[in-house]
Amino acid sequence: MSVTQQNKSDLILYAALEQFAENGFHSSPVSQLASLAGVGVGSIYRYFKDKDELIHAVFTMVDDALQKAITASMNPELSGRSEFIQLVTSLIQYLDKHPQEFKFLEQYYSSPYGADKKRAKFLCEGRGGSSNPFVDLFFGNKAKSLKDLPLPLYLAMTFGPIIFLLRDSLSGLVTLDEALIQQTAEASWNAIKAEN
Amino acid sequence: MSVTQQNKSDLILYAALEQFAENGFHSSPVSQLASLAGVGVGSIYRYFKDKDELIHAVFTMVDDALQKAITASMNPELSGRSEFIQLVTSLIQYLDKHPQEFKFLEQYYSSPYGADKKRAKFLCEGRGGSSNPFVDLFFGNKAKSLKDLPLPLYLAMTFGPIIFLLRDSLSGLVTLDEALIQQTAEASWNAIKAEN
Amino acid sequence: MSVTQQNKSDLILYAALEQFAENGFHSSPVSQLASLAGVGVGSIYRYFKDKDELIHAVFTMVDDALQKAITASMNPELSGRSEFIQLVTSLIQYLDKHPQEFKFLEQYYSSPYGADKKRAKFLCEGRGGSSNPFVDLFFGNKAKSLKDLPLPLYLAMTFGPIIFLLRDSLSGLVTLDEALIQQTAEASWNAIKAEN
Amino acid sequence: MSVTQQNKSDLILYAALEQFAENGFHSSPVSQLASLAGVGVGSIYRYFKDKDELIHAVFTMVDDALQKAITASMNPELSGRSEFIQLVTSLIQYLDKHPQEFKFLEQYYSSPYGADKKRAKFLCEGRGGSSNPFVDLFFGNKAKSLKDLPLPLYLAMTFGPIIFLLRDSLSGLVTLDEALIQQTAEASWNAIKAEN
DNA sequence: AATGAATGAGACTTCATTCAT
DNA sequence: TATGAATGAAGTCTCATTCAT
Repeated sequence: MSVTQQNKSDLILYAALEQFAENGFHSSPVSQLASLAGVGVGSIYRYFKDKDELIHAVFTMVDDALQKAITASMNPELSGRSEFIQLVTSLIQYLDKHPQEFKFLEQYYSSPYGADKKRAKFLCEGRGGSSNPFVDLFFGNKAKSLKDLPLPLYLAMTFGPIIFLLRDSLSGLVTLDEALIQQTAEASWNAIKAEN
Repeated sequence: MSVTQQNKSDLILYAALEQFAENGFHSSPVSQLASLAGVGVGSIYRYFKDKDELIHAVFTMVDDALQKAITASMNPELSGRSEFIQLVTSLIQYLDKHPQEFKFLEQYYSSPYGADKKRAKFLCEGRGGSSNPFVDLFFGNKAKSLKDLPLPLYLAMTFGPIIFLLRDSLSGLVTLDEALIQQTAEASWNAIKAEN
Repeated sequence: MSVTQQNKSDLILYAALEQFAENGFHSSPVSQLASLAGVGVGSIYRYFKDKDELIHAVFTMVDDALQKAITASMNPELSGRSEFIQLVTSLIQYLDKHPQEFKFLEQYYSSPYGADKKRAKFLCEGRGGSSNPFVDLFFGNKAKSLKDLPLPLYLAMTFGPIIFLLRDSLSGLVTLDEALIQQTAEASWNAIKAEN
Repeated sequence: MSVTQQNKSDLILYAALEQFAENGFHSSPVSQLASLAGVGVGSIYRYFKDKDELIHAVFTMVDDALQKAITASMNPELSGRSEFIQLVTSLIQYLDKHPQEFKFLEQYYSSPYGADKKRAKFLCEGRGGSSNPFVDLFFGNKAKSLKDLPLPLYLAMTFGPIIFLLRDSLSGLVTLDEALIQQTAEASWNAIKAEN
């Protein structure tokens, strides 16, 4: 029950996330994951069939947390523009504050492991059939304030810049302060909003 | 003399590009590169000090070709908006027609190999000190039609969506026809153009 | 529990000593050491960082045993001459009975591996700062029966002939029986003793 | 005829001697020998069947030069003691001035390559059946000033200390000045001379 | 005769996975 | 249930040797 008495499986997942994010899948020997998690190598294979399954499990954990964070920041009472800016802002902030999660996702999606998940992308078409806040916004009632574009373009204009900026932030090329985040969200909105 | 009688070094580079793009650096044993290139393993080490140097050499080859393609599509007589759309269009088209190059670059930049090149990003700050067409546009005379934003944001709004869409195109989620490309370029422009 | 159930690390060390002595460092592939030791290749790397470390470990093992053998043969009650002859005799006998150790040491000292240990030479300046029986004899109270010579010359006149003879013995050119050993020890003593 | 127009075979031999002495047989790739010699790799194989044959050829060259140097320093008119000291002195001086030759010989004799030549030792039983100055001295007319010892012991007391000191000299542990050489030669003589 | 590009056997080393304890 | 010693397949790289030019 206590913090130190976590599920052994969770200990492994957190250790794996850290290692994978810092060193990449291929530079993270299972033995290293084990010692970082404070468990024996063999134990990893009790909870996960093999290294691949562990990688997918880390993805599921990270993705769930991200979905939850975004969903939590929804506010149905806001206007389309405000809600969009709010969602973008919280997504950027969450990932900027959780660089390991971001690095892991980047690596996962650009590797053979993420091939299957390509359709699901960062936030779109969340697992379990539940739609996601962004897609709701693009096609819900508030969509009348948007230009009529294909979904992939909405997604590209929304997530593309975010990912790009987060990479720069990780590299230390840019600091994602509130002003910049605000500018980013507004620019994205301008890209997809209906002409007035 | 014949077309098939290329430089052995080039044979290796092309084979490596193909393998790396399809399988990733870590799933492309040197022995496999060699047999795809139709040369002996040892020959690869005649031309490249080690696998790392080969990877960097492939990058240089791919990056040079990309730079050339973009530069060739410049047209100084166009207005800011038209030039921007033209540049974005040719970048998308080039990378969509050269998926191996795109996959390679994605992988390269998100790996330790590309760490040094982070600053230089896809097109920005091209090697050799020569500035690049996009940066010229963001800060040249035509920049008065743009909102005043920090460079990283210009770059994010321009390249972020492109990269995102190209990934979707590779996954077969979207077809980058002329209409979609035009919509993309215009949306990006709207994101960064000065309010009228 | 049984005698054959030694430390796996020792199994490897003994196998390595044998191979190195017979075939030399460069003609003893790790795979061969492994199969001679009856372990998997990977196991060697569990106990030793790399082949170099294994080589140094074999040296330490061999050198320790040699030091112990010589020290055990000391007898402080003997006169200078008698003690010298006793030490030389036991050194020759030990190395003649342990040809693999001798071959290993020869090879080790004349290779880059032994470069650091050059100063320490066969017996001189034993590790751990403790002086060695020979040096004690050259400079202790009994030294008055010796000519006044620089240390390197004492060492050369003592160990040089021993090494030379041991090589001949290994080659089968000579048999190191008691008589020859006695003659050798006396000749060495005559080389360094004070004129009467 | 000119110095630069040497036999190509000699160019290779000298380059090989240098490389082997400095880096050892196993760290001297044939390609490196070739470039040091200023010839193509293939040329080495015109003059020497393979690397082993080259190594043996270098030995022959070095050994011949050494024999010649010693023989040249003979002086039949000297007394036994004086001649011995003269021979030892010139041997030490020659090898101390030719460290590459010494290093090569050390390496050669302590490797599988020198296994066959074990009988011939440094100077003893020179090739071609010609006896050598030291052996002549040990068993010729002047031998009456010597104790009656087996040949291997004469050799051991003569060459053992020399080799030992030369190693120390190479390591920089000792400087072989005239005084030390004289002391060495005299000590060796005392080891084998007849009791007076 | 001379060259050096090309080759591939073989060396060292890593690491995912198993299994006896 | 948990462990970690043991394994060997597979990867990177070197270098002696060949052979077409």
